[in-house]
Amino acid sequence: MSNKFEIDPFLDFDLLKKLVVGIGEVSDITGVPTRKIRYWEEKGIIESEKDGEGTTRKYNYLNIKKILLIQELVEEGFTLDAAAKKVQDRMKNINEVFHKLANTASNKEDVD
DNA sequence: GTTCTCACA
DNA sequence: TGTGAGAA
Repeated sequence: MSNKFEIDPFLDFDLLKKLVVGIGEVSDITGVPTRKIRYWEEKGIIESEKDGEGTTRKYNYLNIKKILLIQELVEEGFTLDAAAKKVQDRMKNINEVFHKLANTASNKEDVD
């Protein structure tokens, strides 16, 4: 594993961190129906944020990634509980890489 | 567009 | 496990 990442000028991690969409957008992006997304959250396998109004769930890149992971695992034949467990473990790596990438992208000009 | 609940397969 | 329909 290399501890150095190549930064694509087309990848905007600052935008990714700010990217927050509603359940409708998530269903369109992930291909998962809104009922299913709410159903998963109801089971507690995923979490979502609320907007300033306190209504309508908001999903960021990590949430969408999580939903995508769950969807893929379930498609493979895993049950929601098993998929959620695997995703939870994998999300740690996702968060770590994501923050590392975002930090590196912000300091990509800081080269010796 | 979103939320919730009840009910069904 | 996932969806349909009704109501706000």
